[in-house]
Amino acid sequence: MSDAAASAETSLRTPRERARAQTIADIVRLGREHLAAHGAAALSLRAVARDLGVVSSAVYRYVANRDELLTLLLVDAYNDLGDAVDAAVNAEAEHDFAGRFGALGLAVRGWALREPARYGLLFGSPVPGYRAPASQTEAPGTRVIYSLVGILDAAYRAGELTAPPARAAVVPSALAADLEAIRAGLGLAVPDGLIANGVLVWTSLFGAVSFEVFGQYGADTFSARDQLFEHHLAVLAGMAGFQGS
Amino acid sequence: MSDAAASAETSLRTPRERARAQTIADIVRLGREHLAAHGAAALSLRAVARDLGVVSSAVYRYVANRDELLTLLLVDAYNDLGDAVDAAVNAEAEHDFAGRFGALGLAVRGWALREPARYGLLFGSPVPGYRAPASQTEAPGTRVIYSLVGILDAAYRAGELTAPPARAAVVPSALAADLEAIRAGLGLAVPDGLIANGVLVWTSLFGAVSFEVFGQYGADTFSARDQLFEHHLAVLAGMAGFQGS
DNA sequence: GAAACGTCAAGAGCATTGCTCTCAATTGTT
DNA sequence: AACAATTGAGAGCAATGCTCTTGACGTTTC
Repeated sequence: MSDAAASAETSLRTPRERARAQTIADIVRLGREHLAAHGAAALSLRAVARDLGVVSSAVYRYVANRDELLTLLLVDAYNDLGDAVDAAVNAEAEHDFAGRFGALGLAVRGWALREPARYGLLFGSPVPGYRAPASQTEAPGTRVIYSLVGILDAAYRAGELTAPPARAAVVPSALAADLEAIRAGLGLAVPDGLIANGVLVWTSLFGAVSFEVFGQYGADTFSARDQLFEHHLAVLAGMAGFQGS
Repeated sequence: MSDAAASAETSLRTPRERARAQTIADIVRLGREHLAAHGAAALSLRAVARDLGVVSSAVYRYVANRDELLTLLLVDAYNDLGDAVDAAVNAEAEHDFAGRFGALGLAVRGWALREPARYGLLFGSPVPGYRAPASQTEAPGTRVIYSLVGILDAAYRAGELTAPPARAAVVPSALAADLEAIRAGLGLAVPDGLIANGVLVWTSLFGAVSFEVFGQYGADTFSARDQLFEHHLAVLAGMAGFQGS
């Protein structure tokens, strides 16, 4: 897989490499379809092989094992979500920070409802026995939070974010150290209280989406789910520091 | 299983019924251990049978299939969580509504960190191919939200909950109809804006817990997770309408 | 051009799973 | 004691992940 990735970045010299990369791409595509149809835990290499028109053992030439296919699908899904979020955010005016924040939230929700199984793979219970290799998943897996942090930091620098009420701005020392490390690592200007609130905005956004995707609301408790989410986004914007229009 | 449940409630007359109930209890206990050890998707009736010291087909005398065992474990976990939450809430003074709210949040998080696999079964991605029967899971599955709603409603009636800022209090009509149905169904006094905020508090609480349990925070981004969660709880209390102390 | 090498798909095979069926033994009741 | 209900054992079917060997194919090199 690292070979394939490397050659994919260096333009696939030989026909063999091209054929191999194409086969791997087909496997990932079929795996994505099975994931969407039956969920992560039911992902079967044999079924992928059948759809590929090949005997089961043949796919092991291209993918070491089931876990590696899961990793490929994980990265694929993270990037798909990241692309959707980036596109939605960049469709808003560069200095309309509140607009960008709302677009990010709607993009996450829209993608999750469109791709519930892939969303579950990323943000649901971990697949038993599978441990995602950080080296491959960290970069794509942090795209959304980095985008959110970027929006909030830019808004703060533009003076459009007001500090949270005093109560929420008081941060105990050990937590303050964590936040300071984050601020230093990402070169942020945002103060502690707003970072801590931003983390809650982040987890709350995914909490609201997860409840909807995973069916935690009853079947018929909410019929106006779009409006409910828009309302939640407005409250979260206030929590992040944006002032109401 | 409905037979066993019925007889369990009516004091288990015959010795056969007692033996049967005991065997089912053992199966659930072993299933719980396997769940904690290997996750929901890896739950195996054969493995449970092995631990029970019995051939695989024998367990089908007590449990119709794997899905039914999952349902038993689901109900078991919901009730365990509900018991933990009730105990924590009732340990606070009856009229210390903010204290009860905080206790509820800490109880959920504590239980989730203690029982990550069972938490994942309840609030993670749905097990593929399994559909929880609402008739059995609805009552235990709503204990936490009903407890939360009860606290907020009591606090409101006591005048300790202040309405959210005007912006967040404006609720579009379709959503207002949903909220009205909830208010009528549960006999609540809380106004629309606060109910809508309460829903967000609910989802945000579980969003924060899920991020921690499912490892969405990096391995070493936050070392002071207790303090982070306490801070989040304080912000959520404000969102629910509690005034800062 | 032919030989050596690397790559690939097929098939058999092992251990695992959920679940069904039949048969024998045990147990409780009449 | 005889009967009937309940239970466990075992075989069996269709799947799964994964490994190994075998034979065929393509590419590179001499």
